[in-house]
Amino acid sequence: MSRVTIAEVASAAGVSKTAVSFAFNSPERLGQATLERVLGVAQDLGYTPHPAARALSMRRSGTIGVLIPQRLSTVFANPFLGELIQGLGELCEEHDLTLLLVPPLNGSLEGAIRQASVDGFISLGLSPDDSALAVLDRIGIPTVLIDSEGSPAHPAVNVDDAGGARAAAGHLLELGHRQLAILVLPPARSQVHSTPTAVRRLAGYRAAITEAGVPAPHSVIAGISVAAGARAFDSLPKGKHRPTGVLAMSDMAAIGVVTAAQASGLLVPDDLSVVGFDDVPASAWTNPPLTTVRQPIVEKGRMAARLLIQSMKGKSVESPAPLSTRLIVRSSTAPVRNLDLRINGR
Amino acid sequence: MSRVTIAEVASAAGVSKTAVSFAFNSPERLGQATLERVLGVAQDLGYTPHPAARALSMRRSGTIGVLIPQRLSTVFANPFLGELIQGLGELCEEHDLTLLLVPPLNGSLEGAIRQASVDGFISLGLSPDDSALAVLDRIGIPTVLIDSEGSPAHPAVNVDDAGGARAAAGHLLELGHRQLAILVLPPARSQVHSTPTAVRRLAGYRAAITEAGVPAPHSVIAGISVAAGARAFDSLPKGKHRPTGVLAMSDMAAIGVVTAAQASGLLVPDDLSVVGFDDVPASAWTNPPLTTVRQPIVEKGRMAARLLIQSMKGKSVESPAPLSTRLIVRSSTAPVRNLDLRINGR
DNA sequence: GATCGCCTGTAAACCGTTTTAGTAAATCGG
DNA sequence: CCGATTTACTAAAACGGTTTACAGGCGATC
Repeated sequence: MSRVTIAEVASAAGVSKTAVSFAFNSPERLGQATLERVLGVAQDLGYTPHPAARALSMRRSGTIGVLIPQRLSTVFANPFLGELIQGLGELCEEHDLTLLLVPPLNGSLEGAIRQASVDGFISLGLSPDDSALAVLDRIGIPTVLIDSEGSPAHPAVNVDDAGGARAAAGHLLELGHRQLAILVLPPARSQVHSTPTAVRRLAGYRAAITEAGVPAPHSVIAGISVAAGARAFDSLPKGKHRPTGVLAMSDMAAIGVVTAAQASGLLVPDDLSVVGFDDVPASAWTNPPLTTVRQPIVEKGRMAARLLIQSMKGKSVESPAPLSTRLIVRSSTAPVRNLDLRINGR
Repeated sequence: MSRVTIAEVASAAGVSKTAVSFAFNSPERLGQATLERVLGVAQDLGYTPHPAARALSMRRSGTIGVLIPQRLSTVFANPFLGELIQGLGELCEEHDLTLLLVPPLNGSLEGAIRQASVDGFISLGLSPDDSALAVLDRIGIPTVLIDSEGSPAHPAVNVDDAGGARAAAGHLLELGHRQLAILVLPPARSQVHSTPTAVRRLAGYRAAITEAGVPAPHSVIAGISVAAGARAFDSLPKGKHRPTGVLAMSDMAAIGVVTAAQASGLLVPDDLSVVGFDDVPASAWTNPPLTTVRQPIVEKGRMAARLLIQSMKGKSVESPAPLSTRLIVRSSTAPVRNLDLRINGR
């Protein structure tokens, strides 16, 4: 019933535990004959080293943790995380690492961190003042941040959120839109602070809009799911103050407003222009294909994993320059149509 | 530099290691005064129990492993896994478990299994004769299979693949299609065997087609990515023997076919009908929205996790009845148009 | 022929927890 | 006031590996 231990193999083969350990980890330290005998006995008994024991003894577990600030049951509704993991996965494969997903355990990310037996952490979208970061510091475990403010202690991988947002807003403004709405990302964990990403994107949108001398946009918080985007559309002003363009901070939310708008009888992009953020693959197949800001998600994952692995080897690493973003114009945006709306602008 | 151990806390607080352990795990066994003192000292020192040591001692790690037969860098290209994890995640949250992703380590799933410190495994799409299953048996770790043949040893969660496939093929046949193509799922790991899922779906397609007395379909292997689907379309016969209907075993492959067909000047569904499998959320937003077979992916994950957790508690569990599948007719399928093709049928 | 070094193999310490078995003091019933 | 519980705490033994330090045998070297 219980699993086979190294001691049982040792006694069955008539050698010491050390010999068995050597057989697997330093075969060259054993004679040909004993090596084969030990390996044979181990095989017959179905011996497998206990991973926790091994991790304790070797001070390394062979896994890296991904700190997720949201619940597992919702976070994968956005393809973002899946794509990021593709990037992380590439490096993990190279280095024989597995990936542990660490979401909050009954609301507490700190508790989850303690429980996780990992050699390093990659954290997603944490505010710089999140208490989880303090815990990571205490433990002194290598950590790389994604979509956060970097600090001397922890390198951070970021993209040019503000620039991308500015380009998105600029695009709508060029098309003549004057009444805009912004779909803001919800705060990640604490109710009080938005994620650094949301802050930067919002700043980009706002900067472009105020520079153009256009009235302040209507903004509404929307989760990263399609359903949340649809709800956000429903809560937008109707009639005279109806926005003609919406800037969403995620593609999923953008798709939600597109479908909700279509369901309410509006045409996209004729009656309403929508631009997303991220450029997840699905954005290219939607109806209409989505205009959005591309960020290199997979590359972001690769880079974070690369830095973390460096850091786990003891080397000190710096935050790299933000990766660049780019506006991808597809078919969910068009020149503003309704003339009487346009004359309200300047 | 190094992390704080229980012994350091004990000596700093002037008590035994046992007392410190009690302070955290059985506070009622300590006097009020010492409890507070120990907790205070631990807090000051920033003590956190070593997860591997804890796992070794308690014989439980608080994580469950997801055995993935493909590389991490590609498997998330299909939303299937993300959705499944949503279901698993719900149960994990309830039971304070984290999720370890276990892909093959340099080609070997067996090696990855050994390295993983988990309390149970959920395995995806393994053939009944995969050697990884043998390893799981040796270790004697609770395991639940998804999309595999169940065995007395391991319960399996499945859906009615054959029925769904039959419905999909029947739908195309009813629409008058007589020249069909099938996009087969690639084998998961070994080059020789297909996954049980692929086998069952293929059987369903074939049964419906031969019962209708229609010529055998052209079949081509296509990965689960959009790009693979597009390549598959390109390899289909052109001209006179061009299929008018395609049965894909995944939505991503179906989307690939649709986009490739559109790029080559064909109209979907007018010139080509396409039906997918899975009904991932994105299928509803594509252009055109995809006709597909819905399987309850999230529920599949929930059920598998529920069974595994039962099994980890020592209860014995049975394979549940296959979950039902349902054809969702959207707009990627239409009656066959080209008359001169139809007269070749009977 | 003694010395050196290499080749095999082992005993014991160590990794950092939890848990079992037990002890001394305090409390209790009678 | 005495034996039986209860309370508060501890020493030591797991848990299952790896690693360090060392020992015996044997051929080569001088």
